[in-house]
Amino acid sequence: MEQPDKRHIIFYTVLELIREKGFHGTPMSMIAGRANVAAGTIYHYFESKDVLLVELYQFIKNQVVEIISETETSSEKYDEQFYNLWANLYNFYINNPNVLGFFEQFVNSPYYKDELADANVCALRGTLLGFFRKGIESKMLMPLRPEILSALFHGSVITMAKMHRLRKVVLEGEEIKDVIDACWRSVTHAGTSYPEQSNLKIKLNKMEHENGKV
Amino acid sequence: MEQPDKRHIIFYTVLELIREKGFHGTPMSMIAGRANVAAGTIYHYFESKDVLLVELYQFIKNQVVEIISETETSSEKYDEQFYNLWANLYNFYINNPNVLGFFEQFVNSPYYKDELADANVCALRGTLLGFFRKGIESKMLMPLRPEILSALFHGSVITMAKMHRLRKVVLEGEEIKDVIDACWRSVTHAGTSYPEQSNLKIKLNKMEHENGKV
DNA sequence: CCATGCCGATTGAATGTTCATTCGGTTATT
DNA sequence: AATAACCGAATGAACATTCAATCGGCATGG
Repeated sequence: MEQPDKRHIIFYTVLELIREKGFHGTPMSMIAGRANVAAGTIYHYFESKDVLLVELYQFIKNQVVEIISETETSSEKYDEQFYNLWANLYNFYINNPNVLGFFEQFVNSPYYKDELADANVCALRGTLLGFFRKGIESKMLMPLRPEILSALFHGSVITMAKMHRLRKVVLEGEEIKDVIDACWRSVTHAGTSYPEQSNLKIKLNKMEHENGKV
Repeated sequence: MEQPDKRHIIFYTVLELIREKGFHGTPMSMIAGRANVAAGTIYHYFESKDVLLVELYQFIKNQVVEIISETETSSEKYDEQFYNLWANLYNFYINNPNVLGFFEQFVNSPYYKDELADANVCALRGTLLGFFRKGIESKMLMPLRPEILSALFHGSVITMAKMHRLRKVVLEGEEIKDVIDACWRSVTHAGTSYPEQSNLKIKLNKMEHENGKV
């Protein structure tokens, strides 16, 4: 109830257009057209284009934080949490293919500077770092700085998701497990065992959609 | 002699501005100003802004191709080539911090569509794939699709370089070796040994610079 | 059950600004 | 002197944003 649906329609439209046309190349008029809304209406919901983009960024980022903390607070064994986290994030990016492109452009824009100090970013980083710190302390993971392990982990998710989006590498069947194995090997001591397949709980994480229109 | 220096000055200026201001947010007038050149002069060298950006992209991409094929055709042992490749690419991105941001924005722009079929991209992909195929055939690497190994490899370079640029993780001393070890573990069978430190030949890969100006 | 007034949502033409590009003229190079 | 490099004010198109006008639902009172 809080925010009418139109806000979200605009969000999804922007996401879509930015993937198609890039960060420039999507004027407000085009957003309005695609969202079946008058130009003025957008300004009823968002102060300016800048604000729209920043709020869209936060909207998505919160969903990522959600996924991480949900998976991270489950009570599974550490290695299972690790696998689930990888797979859940991967699925999120796969199922929301517009998100990665938007993120990359946002991060490289002037908007992002203000965001760096943002509380939620810290929450995100904090949660993930905590997860890896725990792994290091329990001698499960390599004794490297948690920032490094965290980067390797998230980097491999992002990379595989990007490959998927560009249709360069689409993981099939067992391959997704193979890749997570590789990621697990990279952050653990040689010889550490892999978790039982059967315990993994992987979610789809698709954002609700449909333009309201056809 | 072929292309006067001014072309390169413009290239580096654009690279710099795009990191600062983002892909939009850098008008031609600003490029001209920063490069100490009149607006019209840019059009003496480049047909349009679009062409300028595409040519800049190709200019940088060729340097990356250069690094890869140079390292790859050296006669070291496979594992040493692997380490050198990682380190050389990492150093290139570290020493040219404007490049990654530009790449990410370019790839997510409409310009990129035309580039996908480009011969050099195929050369790049081909070379790297060949390198991993070789590793798989010699049983050195895991029997996964070379595309996957290649993605994991390049992904970890890019991720660490990005972390460096954002000052989130700056690898110090032994850490760079630790990270390459991790990457090596991820693509090899458990128990495969690491190369001798002493044989590694790592280059700096800094693009020549200086604005011509202060 | 209708009439009236209220208010947020919505519209899209109009406005002013920013920007890529042009071009007539100037300077440097041969 | 001829050609190439360079300049920067002028041009016109594209764009973000504004705003006066309309819509539509809903509450009140007759």
